Amino acid sequence: LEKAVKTSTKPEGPVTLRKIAALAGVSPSTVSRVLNRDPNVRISEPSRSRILDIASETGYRPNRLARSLKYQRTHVIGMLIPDITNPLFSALFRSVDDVASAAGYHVILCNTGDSASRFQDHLEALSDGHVDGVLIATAHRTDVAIEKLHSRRVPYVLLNRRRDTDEDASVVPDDRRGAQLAIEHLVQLGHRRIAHIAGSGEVSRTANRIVGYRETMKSLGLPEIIYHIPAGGMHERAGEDALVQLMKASQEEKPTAIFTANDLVALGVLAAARRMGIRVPDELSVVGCDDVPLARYVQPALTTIKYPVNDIGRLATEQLIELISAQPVNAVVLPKLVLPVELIRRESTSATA
Amino acid sequence: LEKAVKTSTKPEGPVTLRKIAALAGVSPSTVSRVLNRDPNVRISEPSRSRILDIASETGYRPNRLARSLKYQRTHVIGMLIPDITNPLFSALFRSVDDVASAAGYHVILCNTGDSASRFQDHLEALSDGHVDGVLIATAHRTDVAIEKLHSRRVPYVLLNRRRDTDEDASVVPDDRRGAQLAIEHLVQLGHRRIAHIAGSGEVSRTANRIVGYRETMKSLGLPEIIYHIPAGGMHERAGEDALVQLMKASQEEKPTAIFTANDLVALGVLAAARRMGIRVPDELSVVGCDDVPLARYVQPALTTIKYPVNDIGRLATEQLIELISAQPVNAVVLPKLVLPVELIRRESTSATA
DNA sequence: CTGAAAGCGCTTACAG
DNA sequence: CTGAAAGCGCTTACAG
Repeated sequence: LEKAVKTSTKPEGPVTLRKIAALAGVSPSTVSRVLNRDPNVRISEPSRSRILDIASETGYRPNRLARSLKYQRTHVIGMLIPDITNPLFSALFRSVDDVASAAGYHVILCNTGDSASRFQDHLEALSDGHVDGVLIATAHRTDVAIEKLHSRRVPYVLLNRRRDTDEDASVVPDDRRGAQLAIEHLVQLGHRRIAHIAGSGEVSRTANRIVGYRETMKSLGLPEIIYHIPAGGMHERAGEDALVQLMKASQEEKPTAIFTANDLVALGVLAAARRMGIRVPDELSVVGCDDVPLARYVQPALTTIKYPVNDIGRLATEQLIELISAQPVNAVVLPKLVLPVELIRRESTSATA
Repeated sequence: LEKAVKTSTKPEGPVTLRKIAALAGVSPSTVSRVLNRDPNVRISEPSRSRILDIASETGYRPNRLARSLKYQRTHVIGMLIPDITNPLFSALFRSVDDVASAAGYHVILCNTGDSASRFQDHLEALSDGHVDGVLIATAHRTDVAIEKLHSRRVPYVLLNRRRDTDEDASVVPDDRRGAQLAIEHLVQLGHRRIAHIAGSGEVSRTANRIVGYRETMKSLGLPEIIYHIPAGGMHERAGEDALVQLMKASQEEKPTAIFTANDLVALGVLAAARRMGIRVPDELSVVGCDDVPLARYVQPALTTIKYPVNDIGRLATEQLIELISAQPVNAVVLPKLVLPVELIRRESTSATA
C-alpha cells in the first residue's frame, strides 16, 4: 500500500507543472502562482502547503527551457576566447564566471583557437537565442562578424581586445602604457638596444604595444628592433625562434634587452637563452607581459607588466549584465574602459655590463 | 520606395517563422518544412526559392530555445571543474570543447572552486533542462549530490576523479600505477627516504596515489613519509609549506626525494628549496604529477608522471554523447575507463650523493 | 481570487 | 502534398 502511494506521487518521466496540478487537484496556473510566490494568490492554507509538499516530494523543478522561452531570457551568457590553455584566458574566465554565477548566470565557454571560422560559427550559434549576451575576448581589429550581433540585437562586450571602431562596449588594458613602462625600466638600467618581440598587428593589444614601443624608442632616440611572430603563435616556441633570429645580428647590433608580447613568449626566450648559453639577466634582460602566475616561479623570476585580469573580467561581465537588463539596448551609452597596468620588477632584468 | 521595400522585408524584432510565412504568403508549417529540407515537401520551385530568399534576406535563424523545447534536446552540455586556473583542468576543458564542438554541442563551464555548495548549486541548475548531459571533474569519493542526476535522468560521466561506487560512468588516469612508477624511478636512483606530499584523501586521485605509494614502499621495505595538504589547497604555496615541514626532521630522517601530488605543488617545493639553499636535484630529487606544460619550462625541468589529458577529455565527451543518444539510458553499460600514465624523466631527479 | 486561454517559437502527426 | 491544430512546459493578462 505504502509503495503504491509512493509510486503515485513519483510518476515516471520528468515531473511537470501539469502533473503536480493533477496530483493536487488544482489548475496548473495556481501551481505556478504558489510556487512563484505570487503575492496576489489567495488560496486556503491547506491546499497551499499541499501543493508545496507535492512539489518537494516529487523533486519538481521548473523546466528552464520553457521558462526561458516565455521570458525571452535564458540566464546564460556566452564567452569566446582564443585558448583556455593560455593562463591569461583561464584567469579571465574565472573572474567572469565568479561574477556571472553570483548574478545567477551560467557561461558557455567557446575556444576558438584563434580561427576566424570557428569564431564565426560559435558566434552564429550563440546568437540563436540560447544566450542573453556574449563576452568576446577574441576580437580582431577589423572583425566584421561581430556586426551581426547588432542586427540580431544581442548585447555584447569586448574584453581584452577591442576593434578599431567605436561602436562596441569594451574593457581592455592599457598596453601602450605597458610598453612604455617596460622600455623606460630597461633604459633606466642602461639598455639602448632593446628589441620587441611582437605578435600579429591584427589584434589591438599587439598593435598598442608596438605603438607604445615605437613612441618611446623614438622619443629617446633609440633604434627600433622588432621581431614579428606569425599570427596565432604567441607561445613559448615562438619566443625560442625569435631569440635565435635576433641573436644572428652582428655583435654591435645584438639587443641587450627584450620586451616580449607576453609571458609565454618570454619563457621561450628564457629557455632558448639557457640553451644558447646566454645568461639572463647578466647578458640579456627580459621583460614579459601579463604577469601570469608562473612568471613568479620561473628561474629567473620574470620582470613583467601586470595585466589587471580580475578587474577586466569583472567589469566586462558587469557591463554585459547591465546591457542585458537595459530594455532598449540603444538607450545606454557603450562603456569603453581602458584599465591601468603596472611594472612588476623581478629577476630577469638588470643593469648592462 | 526602395527604402519602404527594405523595411518591409526587414521587420523590427527577431524574425520568426511566422513572419516569413506571412511575407511568403504561405503557412508556417511549410516554411519550417522547406527550411529543414523535408524530403516529403512538394512545392513549386518558385515558392520554394522565394521562401529561401526571404529567409536569407531577413537573416532568419530558427530560435534554438523553441527548437530545444520541442525536441527535448539543447545540444549543450555542462562541465564542472574545481579550478580552470589549474593548467590540468584548462587542458581538460580544451579537449572536451574540441570534441563537443565538432559534434555540434556547446559547453557550459562551471568553476566550483572545490566548494561543495557551489558544486551542488551548479549541478541543480544544470539539471533543470538547459543541458543534455554533464561532465563532472570535481567528484569526491562519496559525493551524494550526484545521485540526483539519476532521478532526473540526466546523463553524466565522471572524469579525472571518480566515486567509490560503481554506478557512474567514469574516465580516470591510473594514479596508483603513477605513484608506483615515481617511486620505482627514485629507488633505482638509490633513494630510500622518499616522502609523498599528498592531497586530501577525499578524492580518488589522491587516494589512489597514496595507495600506490604505500604498496610500493611497503613491498620494498622502505619507511613511509606522508605529508597531507589541507583540502582544496594543492597549489604552489602548499608545496612550499610542505617542504619546510619535511625538512624539520633530524638529519637521518630527512627525505632525499619527494613525490608530490601534482606539478604545481612540485613547483612550490622547487621554489622553497631554492630559498632554503637546498640544491635540486643534487641534494633533493623531486617528481611531480600530471606533466603540465610549464613542467618543461621550470628550472630544473621537472621529472613527472604524464596525465593522458587529451584522451581523458576526448573519451569522456564521446561517452557522454553516446549516453545522450542512447534512448533508454539504462540500456547501455556504464563504461569505467582507467587510462595508462607514464614517467617523464627530466632534470629534477638524480642519483643520491 | 482562481481557472481557462493564449502565447513564447518551433515541429509534426493528423485531416482535407 | 499543404494547412490547421496540437503540443513541448511554462507564465500571465483576461474573464468569471
